Amino acid sequence: MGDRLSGVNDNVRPRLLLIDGHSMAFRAFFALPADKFTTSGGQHTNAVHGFVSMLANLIKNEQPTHVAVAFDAGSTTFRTERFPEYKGGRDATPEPFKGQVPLIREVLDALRITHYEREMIEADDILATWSSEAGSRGWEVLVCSGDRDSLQFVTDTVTVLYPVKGVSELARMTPDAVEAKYGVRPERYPDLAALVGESADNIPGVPKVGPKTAAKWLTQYGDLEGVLAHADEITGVAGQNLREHIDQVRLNRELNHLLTDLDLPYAPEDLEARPWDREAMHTIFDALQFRTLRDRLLAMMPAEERGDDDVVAGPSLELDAVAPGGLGAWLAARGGKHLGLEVRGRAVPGSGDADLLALGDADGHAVVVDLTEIEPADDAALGAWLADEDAPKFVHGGKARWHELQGRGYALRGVTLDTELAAYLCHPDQRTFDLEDLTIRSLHREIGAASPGGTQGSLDLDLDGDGGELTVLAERASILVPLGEALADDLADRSATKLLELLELPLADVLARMEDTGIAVDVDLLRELDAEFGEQARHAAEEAYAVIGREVNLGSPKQLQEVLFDQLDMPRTKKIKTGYTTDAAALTELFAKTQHPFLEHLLAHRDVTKLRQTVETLLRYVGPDGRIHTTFQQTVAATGRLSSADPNLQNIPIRTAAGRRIRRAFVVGDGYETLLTADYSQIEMRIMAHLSGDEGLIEAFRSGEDLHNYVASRVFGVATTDVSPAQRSKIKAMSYGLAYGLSAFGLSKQLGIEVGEAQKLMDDYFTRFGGVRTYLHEVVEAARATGYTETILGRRRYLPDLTSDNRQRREIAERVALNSPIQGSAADIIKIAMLEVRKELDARGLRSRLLLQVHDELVLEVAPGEFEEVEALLRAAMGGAAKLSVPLDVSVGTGPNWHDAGH
DNA sequence: GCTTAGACGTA
DNA sequence: CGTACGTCTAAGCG
Repeated sequence: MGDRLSGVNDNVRPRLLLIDGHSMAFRAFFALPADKFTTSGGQHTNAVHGFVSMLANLIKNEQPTHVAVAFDAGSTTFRTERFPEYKGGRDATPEPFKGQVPLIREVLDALRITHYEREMIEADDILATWSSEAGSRGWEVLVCSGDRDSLQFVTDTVTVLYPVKGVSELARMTPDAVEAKYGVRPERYPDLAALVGESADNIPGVPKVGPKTAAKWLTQYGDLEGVLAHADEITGVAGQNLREHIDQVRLNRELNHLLTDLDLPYAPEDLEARPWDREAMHTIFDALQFRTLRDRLLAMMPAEERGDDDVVAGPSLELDAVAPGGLGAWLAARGGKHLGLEVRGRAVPGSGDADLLALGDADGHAVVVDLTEIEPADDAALGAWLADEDAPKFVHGGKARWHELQGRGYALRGVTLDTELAAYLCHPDQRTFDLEDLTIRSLHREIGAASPGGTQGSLDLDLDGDGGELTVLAERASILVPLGEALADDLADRSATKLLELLELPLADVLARMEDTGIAVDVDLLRELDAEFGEQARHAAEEAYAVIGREVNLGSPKQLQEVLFDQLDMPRTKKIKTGYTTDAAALTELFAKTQHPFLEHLLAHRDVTKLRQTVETLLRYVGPDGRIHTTFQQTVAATGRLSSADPNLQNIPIRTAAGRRIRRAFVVGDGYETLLTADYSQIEMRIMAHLSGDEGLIEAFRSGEDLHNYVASRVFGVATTDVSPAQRSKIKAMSYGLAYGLSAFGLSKQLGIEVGEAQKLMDDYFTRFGGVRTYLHEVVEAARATGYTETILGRRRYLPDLTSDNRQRREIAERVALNSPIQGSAADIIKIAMLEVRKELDARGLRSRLLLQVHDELVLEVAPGEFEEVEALLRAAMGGAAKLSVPLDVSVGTGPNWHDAGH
């Protein structure tokens, strides 16, 4: 443990840092823009950020041996009781500030810094007491406070750090500095303040007496008592005012006297700085989304402290020099035990490549292989090991490794643990799962720190000529073994082991193959569409310009706002950060009100440029094989869904006729007969029926009737044959909204009806399908109790905000809690189905293959002559993926392109 | 060159 | 004041 944070070294004079928590946090709050410091969940963090940043600077620059923070406990204190106007007239604490103080306390806890507050007492009194106690021990004391009253306890050994500008610049208030600024010694400062008053605390001073006059008097008569004793001698208006305000001045002096004799539960010795709690730091900084600040603090920790006291030092890394041809022996020596596998390369589906590969074992032995100049014997040994289902491997992001190795001609099998997938299952809401971060979090170790010889120093010999990349890669491979074991424990604690081993891990392989296969596109058709949409966009733009008499950038919301609300002075739409929205819903409403032709052209332009943009993005991604290879992201969606990126093939238009033309460009590839799509109909409603056990809803699905018709007939009390289209669509909107936590307000907005009518619709709905309401309530309450929701496969999502004091955050969490089990269970089911489809296709030796997954839909490419068998196995796999209390209905379509294969 | 906001496509 | 995503452009930052 380093001296800095280890507390008293007998030879070193203790240095105590004391901080007025509220006053500094409040300064930070006003110094930093609230909108720039907000988590994705909407929690303001500007005060926390400013405070912690200041704290980090202080610790770094001042190197205190002891640290403590005092907070104000509430608005009533012994001072307000004595003088009710004290600190009166202040504006209410701003809403965005509240709630940040508990977060600051959490950070302090993680840093193991003592913080204290007491009813009726102000932070300054606590600091004054500690300061006085420490001063009497001969310690050096630094007091960080934005309250000028603290200047009274400045001495030769007690310095006040007073914020000048924000919280980044602190003035060192020594006795000389106080005298230079106020003209009196620190011990006389409260006398001066009593005369001058303090507007911030609503303490009136003597009129016409400012710091200069007060200092002059105090110098002349010694102290406040002297001044008051000679009040009669002072001439002029100021003297007259003083005589009239003597009582107020005495009261002021009484109020600004800070207590130094409190009986506190912590003596200065108890405030010794302690090693930080890394785990807690990660937790709170993750929640606050402070990445840089966390890194800054971590960097400040002495190297010896890196591992904390409860952490065993990691085994040193031994990079084995394996002679050409010796890789097989190296592997054999590992005796079939699991190894960490890392690869360097490009993980691009369909055109990946790998140049370096590293293997690491549990004993800290590692080997790095240059794949570009590998010996045939090593190549064979490595290829066999990689492809061996029974040679266990730990990887991080195995699907990407699969693509890299595939590009070099290696098959990858036998992955028994993927640290990225494991971490995702443990923390599905986390945005990234960098190996470096996981290592710090789970093992309290840092990659790069344990390299042989230490790669930290700039003087290291770069023997491999690779900037240390080889050793880092070897270290990454090595760390996978202990990291994998740690995560396996974590998974077991969360009952997620099977989810990894039986679902996500095998699915990664299925996805890798789908990505590698890609989907064929008709490039000529895409180019045609590009040109056509481009022409239509030009036309719409010209028409729009003609209407307003000038050319603006129709793609700029800012410029559009000028046109709509300044130039054309249209009714204002919904407020957004930058003014008023120009989104499609608002523009459509504006058009209904104004019939202004500009809006028509603008909307047409929007539609067609969006389509064109989609087409152009697709064209950019067509590979040399004439196919588009998306990447399915398996660790992104917190509910357990997949997402698709580079390009996103899960948001190809389907709702409009023009949009559907794009789907025609996704075609069956050479050597295949047709595309086949299969989708689950109303899977989320079926899951809702199953999970809620609502008899009415279950019967609706078993009846074989059209779901929305059936539900509408029950809600409106008419025969299924008499349900009007309007009734059906209302019910449809209501049913789908339920799973999202839709409110009567939201429903009314969507249907364009009164809130009262929407409320009645909801009431009628729940009269008939009460089990649904009960279920939705229970889901939220259960999640509040356990801290997480669960899908049918036990996939969890943690929702700490369910118990938040912040209503908005809490309500968002409640809607998430409603939706996650439903959306997540649907994701579970289709994932099971994909595994089954793949298994059956392989088992039967069929050439047909999975291409895409779009949440409730699978797209396959069917080889000649296999259609009937594939359709049957697909229906069986999808329909049998889960045993629910309602049937899983699958509808299948086929055709030469995605549009025609759809339904 | 980077990030953010607004907009909009899908389930 | 309905969930889950990805990606484009414009605009502001350095």
